[in-house]
Amino acid sequence: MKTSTLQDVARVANVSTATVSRTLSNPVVVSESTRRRVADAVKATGYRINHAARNLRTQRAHSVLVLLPDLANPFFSAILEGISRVLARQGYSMLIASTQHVHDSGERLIDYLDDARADGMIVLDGGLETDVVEMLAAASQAERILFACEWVEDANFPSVRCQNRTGTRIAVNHLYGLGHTKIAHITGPIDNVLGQTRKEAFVEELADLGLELKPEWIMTGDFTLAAGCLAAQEWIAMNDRPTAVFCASDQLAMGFIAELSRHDFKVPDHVSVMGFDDIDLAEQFIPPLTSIRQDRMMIGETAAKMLLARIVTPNEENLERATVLPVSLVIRESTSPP
Amino acid sequence: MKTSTLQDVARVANVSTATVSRTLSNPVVVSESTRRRVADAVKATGYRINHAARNLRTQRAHSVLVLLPDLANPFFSAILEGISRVLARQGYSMLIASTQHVHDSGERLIDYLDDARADGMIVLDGGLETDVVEMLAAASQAERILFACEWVEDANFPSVRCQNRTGTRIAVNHLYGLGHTKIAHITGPIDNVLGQTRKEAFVEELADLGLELKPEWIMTGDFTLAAGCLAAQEWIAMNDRPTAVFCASDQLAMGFIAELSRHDFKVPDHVSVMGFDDIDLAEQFIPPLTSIRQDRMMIGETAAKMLLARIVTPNEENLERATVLPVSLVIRESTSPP
DNA sequence: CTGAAAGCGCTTACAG
DNA sequence: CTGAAAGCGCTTACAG
Repeated sequence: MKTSTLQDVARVANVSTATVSRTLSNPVVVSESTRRRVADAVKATGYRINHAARNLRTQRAHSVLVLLPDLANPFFSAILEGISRVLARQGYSMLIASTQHVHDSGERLIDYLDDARADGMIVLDGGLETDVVEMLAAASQAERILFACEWVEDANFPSVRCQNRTGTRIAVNHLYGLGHTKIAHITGPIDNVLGQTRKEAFVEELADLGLELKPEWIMTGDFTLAAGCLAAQEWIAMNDRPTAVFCASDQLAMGFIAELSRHDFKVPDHVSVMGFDDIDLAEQFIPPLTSIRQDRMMIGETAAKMLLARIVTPNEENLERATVLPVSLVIRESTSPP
Repeated sequence: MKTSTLQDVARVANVSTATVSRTLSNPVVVSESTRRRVADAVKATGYRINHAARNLRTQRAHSVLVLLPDLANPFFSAILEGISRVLARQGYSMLIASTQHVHDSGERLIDYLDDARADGMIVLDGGLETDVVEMLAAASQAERILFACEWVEDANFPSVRCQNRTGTRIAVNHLYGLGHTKIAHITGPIDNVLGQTRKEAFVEELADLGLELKPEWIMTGDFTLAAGCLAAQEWIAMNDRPTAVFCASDQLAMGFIAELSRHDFKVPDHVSVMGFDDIDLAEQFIPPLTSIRQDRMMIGETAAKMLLARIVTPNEENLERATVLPVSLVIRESTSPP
């Protein structure tokens, strides 16, 4: 059973293909009776529009590419969910690829756009190599590239992110408010904008509060569980141990706590620990993790909406370039007075 | 700067569009010198093939839809990574949607295929409603629908899965081998094939070993952390507590352990606990979780390869219908002798 | 080995 | 309000 085409519908309804097309995409310009006849014919034939044909004709792919650094990172799932909802509502499909992947295979990112495979892309990886970023920025399609969560410092792409500085300051103040004065930080990757931003904000806030900050209290990590474990070993080896640790990600905090526990240190009894992101698991961790919550679903939805606006009405000058979404403090059991 | 077309390349190379097309897709049939001229022209014009046009002409979308029950479940990430790799290597894109989504929006799954939006789909959700399954099975495109991880009992779709029964038996024997004779099970969702299969295998294996199984030792769960917490409360309330618990998923095991810990029960001192799946976090959990490892990346790769084989050579009778991938026991610290 | 020509299934000025 | 016709950018028998 072959799928039927506009032609088939037109034949059955006894109208032209133009009329069928109009009835489907812009019914108000068609007379009531014709509309009804076409509707019947569509039902009778089981007609489904052919996306490839429409895409070719309209010069639009009706899909958006989402680029992740790593598909296996659970941090992104809620963001994808948010993106997916908004896109689906507008009849757009969501394509997924990993930046790692694209890099390995030598494929150029911009090809997705030049290719007519996607109308725009949402990049969740601020760590693209410089030459890749330059190529994207120079492309005629650059307006259709949007960064979410992470971003690229020197480029002018539209972006969505959370309050990284504010979140960090809230975290430090939570620990300070509990009575901690020796506060350490496990950073994200040093070459990552989020890692950098949160670290800078951390250093500034400690200075603002007039707190001491020994160099060894800044431990370099990379957002992973493994890095948290290593940092725990550093902490254990310190002569003057901080009583609280602010981690640049929840995974880092979990790794840190896990390793401490193996060495019989208790959280928060021996040290208060908090994370950033408030991923799903934070609540179920032992102990449940105090964290800075980002609304990841909303980040995804906002990113998708901003991008679609640019696709639908290109060259509009009054489109938003950057949106910063609020974070909030979620207090659980991994932090306590010293 | 408009992207150039085959026409442009043909003009520059002084050949017909047919020749350019052939040079690109099947170079061996073109003479050496022509090939060189075309290659130069492609470089000069910066030509990129237009996927929409090729898709329309070849009646193929060059993309595959992956359907998840829930984008936010970290269990799926490695599977997606595996699928994505294989697809990218063959020039296919990966579309993602959630079954929940599709259901809510009233969209029919089969539309993706009828639509020319995708050439096939990989379904990671065995819990589709009966009428949806029937619609899929009846479709002319049914051969291009493949289930992975989960499957539908009464339908004849090709599928990829892990050794669920064997894995369960290995788990029970690991606990039995440690000396446990009172072994409980927290099940997956009762209406889920994996939950059912693992539960049945559990019951059978206990019978084979001649072990007692009190009805209350089968606790109904649903793969989530929350269900694990609830089961922990059941366990705590029991008069005759099992000394070991086999959980149908790692998340279940983590929730179980987390709740026990809140009530000052230690794992494995008071009870041995093991999971199924060996998700990334199992290794970092406190205590590190003994589990049955599924190679999720390989499940994804295998699924993608099987599906592509069906897309490329339809109607082949000798294509594999089902593949069962091996599991293995990973012993960590959540299990010990009673 | 190469080219002329048809056609994939739509949409959209244009004319009436 | 409706239809005839062109055309989006490719691929592929067919003929030479």
